[in-house]
Amino acid sequence: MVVRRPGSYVCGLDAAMDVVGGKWKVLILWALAERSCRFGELRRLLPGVSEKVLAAQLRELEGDGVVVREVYDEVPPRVVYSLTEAGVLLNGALAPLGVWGKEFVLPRLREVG
Amino acid sequence: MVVRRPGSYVCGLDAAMDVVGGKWKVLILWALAERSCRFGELRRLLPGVSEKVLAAQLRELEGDGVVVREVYDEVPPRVVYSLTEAGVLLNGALAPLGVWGKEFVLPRLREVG
DNA sequence: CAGCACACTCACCCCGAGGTAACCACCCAC
DNA sequence: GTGGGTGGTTACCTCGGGGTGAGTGTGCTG
Repeated sequence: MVVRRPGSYVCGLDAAMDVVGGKWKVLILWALAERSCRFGELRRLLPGVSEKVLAAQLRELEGDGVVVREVYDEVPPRVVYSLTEAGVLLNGALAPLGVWGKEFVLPRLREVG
Repeated sequence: MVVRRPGSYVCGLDAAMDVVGGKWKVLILWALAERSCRFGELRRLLPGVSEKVLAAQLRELEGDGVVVREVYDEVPPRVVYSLTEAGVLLNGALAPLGVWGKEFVLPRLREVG
C-alpha cells in the first residue's frame, strides 16, 4: 500500500487506491483474473518479485477482501490463491484504467525513447 | 509516483498506475475535474498537502500530459492548472474504481471501527 | 513600516515499502 | 547425503516519496 490513511478517506477513489496501491498488486489481480494460482505459479508469473513481498501483498489483498487463500493440508503443502467476488469486480473497475494507459502512456514511452 | 518502472511496463494498467500513483494525484485530478484551479485553491482543497509536494505532483502530472499549467505574467503571479483531454479521460477511467471503493472499502471501515 | 498573499524553490530529515539473503520443515529423486 | 521443490518467515539494509520549515521577490493593505 502506498498511502494508508486509515479511516480518513476523502472518497471511494482514494480508498480503492489504497487497496490497489502496491508495486505488484494490480499485476497479482490481473494474473488471478485469468485463473487461480499457487504461490509458486504467481512467483513465476511476476518476474522480479521477491517471495517476501509477494507473500506480504497477497496477505494485504486477502485482508482487503479481494483475494482468498485456500490451504490444502497435503505434502508437499499446496496453497491456492483466487479472487473473491469483490476482487473480480475490482478487476473490472480497473479495466478502463488499463485501456487508458495503453492508449495514452505506452505510446508516449515510444516517442520519448 | 509509486513504482516508476521506466519503460518496462507489463501492460497499460501498471503504466496508468504509475501516472496516478502519488499520494495526492487522484485527489488533484478529482478537484481539477470540477473546475480549473489556481495553486492556492488546490492547496486549500487538499487539506494536509504541503506546497512542495503539491508542486511536485502537479509537475509530474503535467509531465505525464494529463494537466496543463498556464502562467499569467501578472502581479501578483497567477498560475492556473487544468486537465488536458487525456486528463479528462483519465478521470473517467478512474470513476469505476471510485464506485468500487465506495461500495467495498468504505463499508468495511465502518464495520471494523 | 509590518505583515500577508502569491507561487513557488531549497535544504534537511524521516519512515516505511520493497529488496536481499538466510533459514525452516517436509518430502522426493538421484 | 545432496539437491530441489513446496510455501513461507526473519533480520537487515536501501532508497526515495513525502513532510517540515525557511527563503524569494513583488505589491497591496493596515
